[in-house]
Amino acid sequence: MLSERRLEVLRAIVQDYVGTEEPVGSKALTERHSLGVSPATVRNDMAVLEDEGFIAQPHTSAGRIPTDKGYRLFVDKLAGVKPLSSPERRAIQNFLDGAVDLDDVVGRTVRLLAQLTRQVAVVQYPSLTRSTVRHVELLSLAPARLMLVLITDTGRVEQRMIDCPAPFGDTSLADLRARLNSRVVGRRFADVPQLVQDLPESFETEDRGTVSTVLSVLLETLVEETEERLIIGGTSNLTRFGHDFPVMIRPVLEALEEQVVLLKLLGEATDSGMTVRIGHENAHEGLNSTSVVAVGYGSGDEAVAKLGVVGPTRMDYPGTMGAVRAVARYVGQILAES
Amino acid sequence: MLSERRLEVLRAIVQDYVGTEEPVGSKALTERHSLGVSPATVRNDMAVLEDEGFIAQPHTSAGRIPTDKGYRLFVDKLAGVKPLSSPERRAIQNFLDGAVDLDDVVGRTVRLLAQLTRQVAVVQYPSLTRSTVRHVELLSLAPARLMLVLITDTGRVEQRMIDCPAPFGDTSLADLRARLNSRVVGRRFADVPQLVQDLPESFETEDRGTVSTVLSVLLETLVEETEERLIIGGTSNLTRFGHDFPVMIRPVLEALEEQVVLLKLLGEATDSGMTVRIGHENAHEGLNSTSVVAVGYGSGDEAVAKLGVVGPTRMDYPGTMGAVRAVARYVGQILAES
DNA sequence: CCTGGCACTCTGTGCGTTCGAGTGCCAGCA
DNA sequence: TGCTGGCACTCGAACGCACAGAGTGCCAGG
Repeated sequence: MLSERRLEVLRAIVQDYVGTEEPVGSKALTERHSLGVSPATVRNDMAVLEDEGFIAQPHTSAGRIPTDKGYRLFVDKLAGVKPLSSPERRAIQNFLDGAVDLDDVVGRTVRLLAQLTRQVAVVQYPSLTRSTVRHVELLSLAPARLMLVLITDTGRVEQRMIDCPAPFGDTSLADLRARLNSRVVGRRFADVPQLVQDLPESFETEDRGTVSTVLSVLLETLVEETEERLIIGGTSNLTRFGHDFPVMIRPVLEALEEQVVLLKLLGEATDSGMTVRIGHENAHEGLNSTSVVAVGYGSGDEAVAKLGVVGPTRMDYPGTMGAVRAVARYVGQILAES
Repeated sequence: MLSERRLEVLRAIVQDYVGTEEPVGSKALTERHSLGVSPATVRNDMAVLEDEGFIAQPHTSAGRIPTDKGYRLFVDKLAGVKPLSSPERRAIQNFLDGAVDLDDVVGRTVRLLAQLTRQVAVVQYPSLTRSTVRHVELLSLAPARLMLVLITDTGRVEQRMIDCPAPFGDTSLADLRARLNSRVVGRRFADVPQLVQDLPESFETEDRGTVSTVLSVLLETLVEETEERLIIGGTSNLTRFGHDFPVMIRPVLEALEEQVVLLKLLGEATDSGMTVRIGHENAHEGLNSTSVVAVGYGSGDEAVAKLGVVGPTRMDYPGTMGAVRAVARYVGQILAES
């Protein structure tokens, strides 16, 4: 196990490197932090830290920079989550309070998060499978054409067109609408399939085809949309990556364009609590020099989706984690109110 | 006016520069194009073209590169629109045909366009004000809470929550729904305000407040959403910008994040036909080194929205214009079918 | 176990040289 | 008048080289 002072040295290295973006040497360290020891001692400590793989030097005769493993130790043991200042908290609240609908909430959130952390923000739309049904609506657009509208407790709305096998009367429609709603309103989307399973049987033979069609579209929608939507923002912050940003930015931009990659990224985050993935801990190769800070958010106790930021491994972890957590909480509140 | 040969020289310069990304000299020009004259003659022509402001040299003793004005002349007089190859056409059709709803169509379009042109693609959602109403739905979520759902002929759906001043009976609701639809279905959104103006008067006093509220939310939605939505893709293609991409990418990414800027950009495009804005012709400063190729698309003859690409001024104009035009046509077809 | 001292190793930078692509200009020719 | 070959000139990119400075590892001494 590393001694107290060596951990302190690692912390100092991380802090300085994050601040200056330059390899940090033993002399500079003792000058900027009151460690109470001489540069020579720090050098010895550094040699140990390097042997253990927490820091590395880009070239001989250069200072040290933290490795992924070093950042990991820093995040796990050395750094807390920095709470936001109260002006920042107020700014968040003001910024989010004006939202008029779910799209707006999500849009504002992603902009806010990007601005607050000066990094790329990713926000997932509230998941369908974890939400509950607020209302199911069926509209008749033409004799044999229906529109299905699904409304969730988080305000999300999905719609689908349905071509019916046979014309469907207005009374049958009202009937189906009423029965559907009485069964599923207030229930979780995940439970819907079983809840509606036997519905067709209770209808007249001539209508059963249409009812089945409607139900299959409904179930399809649930499955399709489990493949969640998400939105990203603040990509211009990628230019803040550091001097080697021209090399780094390409794969990162490509990764960000693949929704699948991002969803997996957020999905890997544990359900509760904040997850930090550092550098090579990210499965996707293009993100090997980035860190991802993600957390779940939701209207109640349970997370309905996740949000987070993507930035260089050399990032201000305490500050970023603080901002991400705070934003997630406020968004949860907003969703609970609506 | 420039002689035929000088125009030919300009065309050759543009083509070579777009291909090689390097300033092109007189010798290389005569070797790669059969102009039938010697380098010395070409040099004289170049001097003239430079005097006229069509080309410039980055440094003395370097080759020439086209200026914005040079590209403008090239696009207006020298270049046609290059039709796509038939495999490309088939690819477009295959790619777009699988779309299930409007979101999907737009999403696929933006990916397709980015891939085809290898540039940043921008696609605007079909405008509300230019669309017609397919259906208006009112749902009662709670005694004094309604949801308004607007459906357009292009398949776009908008919804809004409404808090009523007083409880609103089911019969009143059905009544309002019916009257609303009978007045506005099939009409253009732009005409809706006048069409519903006198609706509250025909209701019982106790319901008038709610009816007015509903109408004001409806009108509000129309206004708000006139500020159109759009989606972008292919930002990783920005890394293809050229050797000075690290400098250029920042302002471009920032501009792309501002929906307002993009909307203005597309808005400037003339209603019919393709618009090309080159370099400094773009009002927004961050886009001074990019060109924008945009065109309207729609389900019928009339454009309901625009789409286009943003790329370096040094782009393959004929090819890009061909791809943009082709994609717009196919999207129009898809929308007309749905 | 810490410290000061010392030799060593690199990288980054500035400077001068060379090389070559490209130009402008001019005299000659059709 | 317009095109061509020739020629001197310019200037940026590439290369080599020396040097300063930051940082290291190691060692002997407290």
